[in-house]
Amino acid sequence: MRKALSRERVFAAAVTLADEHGIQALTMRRLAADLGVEAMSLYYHLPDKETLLDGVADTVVAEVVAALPEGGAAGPWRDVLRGQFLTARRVMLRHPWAPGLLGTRRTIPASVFGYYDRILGTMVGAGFSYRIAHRALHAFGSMPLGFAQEVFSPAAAGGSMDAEATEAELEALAATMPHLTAMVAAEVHAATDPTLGWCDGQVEFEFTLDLLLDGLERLRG
Amino acid sequence: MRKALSRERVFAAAVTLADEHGIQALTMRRLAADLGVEAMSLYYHLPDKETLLDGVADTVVAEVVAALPEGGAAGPWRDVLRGQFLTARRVMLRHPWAPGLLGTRRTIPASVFGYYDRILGTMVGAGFSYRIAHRALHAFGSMPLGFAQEVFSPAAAGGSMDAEATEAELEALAATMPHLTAMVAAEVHAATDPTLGWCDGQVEFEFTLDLLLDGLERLRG
DNA sequence: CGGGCCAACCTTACCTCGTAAGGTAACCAT
DNA sequence: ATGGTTACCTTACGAGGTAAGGTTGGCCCG
Repeated sequence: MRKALSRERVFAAAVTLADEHGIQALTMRRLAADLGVEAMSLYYHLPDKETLLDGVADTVVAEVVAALPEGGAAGPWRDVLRGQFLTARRVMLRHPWAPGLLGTRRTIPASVFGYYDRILGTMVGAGFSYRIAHRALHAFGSMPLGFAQEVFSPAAAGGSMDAEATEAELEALAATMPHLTAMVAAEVHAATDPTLGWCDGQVEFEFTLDLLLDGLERLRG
Repeated sequence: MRKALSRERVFAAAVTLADEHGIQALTMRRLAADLGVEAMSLYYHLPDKETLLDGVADTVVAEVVAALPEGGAAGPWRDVLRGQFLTARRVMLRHPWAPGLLGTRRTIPASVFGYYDRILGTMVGAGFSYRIAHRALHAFGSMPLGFAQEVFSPAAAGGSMDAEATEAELEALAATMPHLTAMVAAEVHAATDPTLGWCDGQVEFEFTLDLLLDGLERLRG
């Protein structure tokens, strides 16, 4: 008799399946077969396939966060940040289907907040204001994770992302991610566009754009 | 009697459908119904749904390119480029499902090359080398279009993207996009990683990363 | 110790969707 | 008229998600 199923085991098997045969091979029947089980048995552990995909996305990002080097002040912020992103990319390259998956999630996977918190911690530790660090997060957002939820409202994809759910979620996560919660506290008054929550997509977009344009200007010639 | 179908009319109807009811509502039957036709009739004009989605993606990017302000030397390169990206973003915001779609294409839509050519034209006109302009393209790649094919190899998603097809395609497009072809000609010798074609994903990634880090460094304090 | 209970998994079946195979009506040229 | 072509339709199948309800083994409680 084999080990009993669990959400985590299902998610892990799904990641393996997608790694080996592509995300399109990830069907309920096939995943169940890989686990030595019938398709409907999965529904005891998850309500539907969307939830499975949410869990898979979260699992991958959690793997990224776990691989991140320790945030201890080990050198100048630039090198630390650089190392974090290169590590994140290395992990993501093991799952080439992941950016596409991330892009289809209607709600931001929980472990992404942990990822953000690590980056934020590095930046505020280096003296960046929450304002700048916040925008930097958006600028870096689509880089190693490779998804563009920063550019477009999560709500645009059909998700709710209402203030109530976000607030409850953040409250629960507050203990484990001090930087993120501090940033939200510092930034939340400055909301200008309610449809995007407290982030103004247009402003973030132009910030990143100008950051890149400034950098290029200096390289010209 | 209504107007006869055509690829273009099908693509346009698909875009409208996705705009109004979300990309998940874009099924062959429903699209056909919107066109006053049976589902299988669509297969006279396209071989399969993947081709439909390819066409839809291409249609959207073509809309972006069409909206781009004229490339006539109308001011400093920075303002021109900035205007181009902001315009692109404005169009993309009309189709919130498009970045996700772009991300699932295994082959880069043809009109993306036109988009790149416009950006390139602005940059080389401003004195940028092809080397820098090339990397800038990658850096900007996921910005308004919101897809991350720069970060990961197109081949990783399952596509072929072999040199033969690319060469033929580029040859056909050479006439209409001079800057792109010139850049390819200038850059193609420097190929280091054959699996990514003539682009080295790691190098591009670090270029963008350092561009952002440099910019942030200057904003600190 | 026996009966109830519940967690974990299975069986069956339905519906949606993509699409293969082949049909049909209008039109056109010989 | 006749054969061919174009553009669309009918039928049907198989894959995939999942609703409804069944089965089984272990555990608790009296």
